[in-house]
Amino acid sequence: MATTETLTAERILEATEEVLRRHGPAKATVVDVARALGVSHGSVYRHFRTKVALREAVTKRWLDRTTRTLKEIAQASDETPPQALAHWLGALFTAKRHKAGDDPQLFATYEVLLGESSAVVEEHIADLVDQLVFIVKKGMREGDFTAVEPSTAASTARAVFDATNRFHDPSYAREWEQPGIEAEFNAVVDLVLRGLRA
Amino acid sequence: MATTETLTAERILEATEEVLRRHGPAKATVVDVARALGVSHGSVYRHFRTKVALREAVTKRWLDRTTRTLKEIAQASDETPPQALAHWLGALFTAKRHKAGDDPQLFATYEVLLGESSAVVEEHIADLVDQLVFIVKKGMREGDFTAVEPSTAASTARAVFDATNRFHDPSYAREWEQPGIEAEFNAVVDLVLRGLRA
DNA sequence: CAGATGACAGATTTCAATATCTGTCATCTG
DNA sequence: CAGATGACAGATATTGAAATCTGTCATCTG
Repeated sequence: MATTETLTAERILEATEEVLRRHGPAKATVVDVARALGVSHGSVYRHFRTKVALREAVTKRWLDRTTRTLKEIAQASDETPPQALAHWLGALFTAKRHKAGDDPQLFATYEVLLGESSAVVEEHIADLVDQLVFIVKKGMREGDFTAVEPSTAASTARAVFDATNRFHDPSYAREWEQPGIEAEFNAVVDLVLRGLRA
Repeated sequence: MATTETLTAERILEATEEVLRRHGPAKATVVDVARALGVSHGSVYRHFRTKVALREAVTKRWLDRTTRTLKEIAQASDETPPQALAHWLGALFTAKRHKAGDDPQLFATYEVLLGESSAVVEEHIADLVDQLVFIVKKGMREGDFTAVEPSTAASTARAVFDATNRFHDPSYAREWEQPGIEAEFNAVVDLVLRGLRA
């Protein structure tokens, strides 16, 4: 079980994910993580100041996986801004929906973690909204989108994010399984896109 | 404590609200309610089959108070549909925000109750969406709003409701206290209204 | 001497015994 | 006899003692 590799933050994070997957959020302890790595729990504390910090790091990693994929869509230049926006929102919804649907057990674990790590979640949201700002700005520059006072690209992007809340906030994950959800998602996206258009 | 009045469902509901206010959702028992009324708990069970049914009735009453006020706004004929829609959404937000802000303790209690009574909540949501359908239909009839295929008044109303989720779903109540929230609400309402306009 | 260890104090969780509650119903009472 | 009662069985919650965990740090080791 204990490898000879050096103990890195990365290896600890991987082991923590595994322990979370196995034991769930309530019973995953730092001692378990240390045991999984074949080291003493004191060694884990050399890399992460507290259990909370360790869990936050795991949560951040998990969220960043989604963020990275979306960034490519936001920055791709082969789509018009309205297309890119619809594409991006659809990709966000799909990504979240898969995370929730493919392994509900693990998703439930991360839901608990998300509830604990409000700062990490806020950063993640800020990150996503920034990507929206990028698309909205491009759309305004190219004349696809208009903003009426007192809207700015930032406030508009935030409004788009807020308006699609039900389709990316994990607390609605249960509703994402229901049949009509695709249509409801499309209706909101259409409404938003029409609202943005010049 | 025990009055001579007859024991009615209404009196039981009032007593239950009081017990919930005093003890909170976790510790409010049927025995407590009976005690508050000066009767045996068997008598309470004559009016409500189960504790769950009693709690659902209390929840429904609480939700219906909001619904009733909004219905007047939806059906008033002294406003154009866009005005009525903005008015209605604002009133919904304000009502919920006050419920949450004025007595956070009690609101937390009702949040628990809402989580328990999914059927009641669904009915309440259906009720609100119906009111939106009324406004949207009027707007389409009068030419203020357009719907492009495959939208219907129903799907559009639902989209409006979904898009404003963050401003009426109680799970976001904490965010309603933050400073920029009014502006964010207005940005979403503006976006939605622009999306609906012909 | 950088990095790992494990003993330790205080905080938190677990577990099993005990108490309370839910829902029913035979019995009572005005 | 309509409506209230309270004893009761099974389910759920509370409690407090024991076990485990978190975070620190003096000590050890390659």
